[in-house]
Amino acid sequence: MKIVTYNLNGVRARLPRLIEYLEEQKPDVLCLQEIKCADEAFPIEDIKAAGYEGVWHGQKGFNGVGILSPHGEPKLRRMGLPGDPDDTHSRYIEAEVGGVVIGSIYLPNGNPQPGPKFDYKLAWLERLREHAQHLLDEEVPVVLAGDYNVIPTESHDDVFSVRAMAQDALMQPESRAALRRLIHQGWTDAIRARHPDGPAYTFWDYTANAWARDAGFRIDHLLLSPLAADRMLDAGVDKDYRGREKASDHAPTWVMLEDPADIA
DNA sequence: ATGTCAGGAGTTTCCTGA
Repeated sequence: MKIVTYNLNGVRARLPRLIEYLEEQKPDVLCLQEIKCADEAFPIEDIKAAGYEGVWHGQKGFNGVGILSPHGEPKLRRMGLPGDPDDTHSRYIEAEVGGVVIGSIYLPNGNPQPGPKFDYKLAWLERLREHAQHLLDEEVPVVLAGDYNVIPTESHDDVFSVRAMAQDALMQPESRAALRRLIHQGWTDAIRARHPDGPAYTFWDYTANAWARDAGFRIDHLLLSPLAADRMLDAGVDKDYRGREKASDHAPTWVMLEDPADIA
């Protein structure tokens, strides 16, 4: 069961890349972020033509998340993260596929910091931690997959240059501490569990020739609950998709779980 | 440090967000 997270940076602009990915990699679950369209503009017919169904939570112009699967429509559990009724951003959707609870996350970027956007990011991380605890309490397999917009460590394996990113919201000590508090509830960072050493970048900026210089960092994560972690077979980054024509600035990042009985 | 995308408004080019 291949579960993927892919920040598309615009589902309509990236439709050829998305369909190509579905056809080439045949993921069992694809979590999308930054679809950047209203609900009614989501290209579900093209996705259905490729053999997938989906649930999504869009927003005109910005943000927007979704979950796709070829094993029937994901069973929607919730749209939006609890804890702030005034939060209008579409950044969280949760559904079940084949007995696995899937969360698709687009965490706030938080730049510039300090400022209200950074405060919103930290508050969102805290809300995510509270919701994640409830998911752990269910004692079911859960995968929280998405663009966390947090670089977990200052290791060169996670970031090309600590100095270049020192003022960025993605690498502030408060951001990293909040992600650690979440993980320490009992989640497994799939990429680092499978690849303890070595660069595992998932994002390369469009500017400053970042892709050619391999000036990337690791911000797309798959956190596994204990019952999901027990089933992990492999994890990785489909890096070559970042180098294709009209690519997103993120690469698809994935985990392979041992199949449950009810998915062929 | 540098400087590229996507989408929206609303009219052909600038704004925001990343």
